[in-house]
Amino acid sequence: MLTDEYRYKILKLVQEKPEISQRELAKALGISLGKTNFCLKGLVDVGLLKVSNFRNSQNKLAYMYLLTPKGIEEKTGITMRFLKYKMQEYENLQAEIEELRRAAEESVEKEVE
Amino acid sequence: MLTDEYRYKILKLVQEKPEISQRELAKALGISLGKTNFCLKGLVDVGLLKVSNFRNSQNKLAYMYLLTPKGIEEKTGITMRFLKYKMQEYENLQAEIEELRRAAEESVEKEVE
DNA sequence: AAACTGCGTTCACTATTTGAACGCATGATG
DNA sequence: CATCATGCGTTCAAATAGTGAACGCAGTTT
Repeated sequence: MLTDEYRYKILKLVQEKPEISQRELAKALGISLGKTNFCLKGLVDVGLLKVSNFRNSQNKLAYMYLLTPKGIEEKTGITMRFLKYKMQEYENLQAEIEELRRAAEESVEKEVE
Repeated sequence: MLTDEYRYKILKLVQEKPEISQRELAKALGISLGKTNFCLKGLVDVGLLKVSNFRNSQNKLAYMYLLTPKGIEEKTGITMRFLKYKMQEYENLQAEIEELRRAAEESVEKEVE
């Protein structure tokens, strides 16, 4: 599944290092090579990334992923959306931790009895 | 998969309402009936819950899930473990949001150019 | 020329989750 | 009494998601 999380992270990593390999990307993302390939392809399909070739330091032909103009433009929106999502998650977590704290205290109190 | 998250949540919900049905539980947990059944069975298997019968208001035979002494005892530990996990998650999220904020600002700045 | 390296790609396999369908027990209805 | 309706736990085929070994290719090294 290609979620905003991976859209954001891949665009970010690719922007920082266009000559990154799928294996490096997979490691950085903490997901498998197969899923990385799938997500990357998804971003190319919707026109946010394009694949290009270049010669690396050893004059070896290699791939390079580049953000398209659309990719550059939409990255902000994706980032904002992901940020919003994360902040909501954060808020929920805060409430949950508060509740867990109460639950934990209660349990300990009962043990003392 | 039976994680601390569901161990904690199920023990909590069952303690609050032992006569809860698996369908109610599933809805409260936000997961499917099948998974709920699987998790519940897991808790019974390891001896944290036991199944009992009772007569409900319409004198209808129904199930009731009860925490065993072991369940009561271990619930605190599970809660603590889950709390610790959640707090770590919270911290990570905080860092991630901070980074997203920087990334978002940067994007917006570039748009202004 | 043969072996080696590192790349993207593929896909059979495993893991996880879902929810429709079933059998059973009870209450309600004719 | 017989039938239907309701609600329960249980099951499991199907859907969905994710993995990583294996492959073909291209360039480099021996």
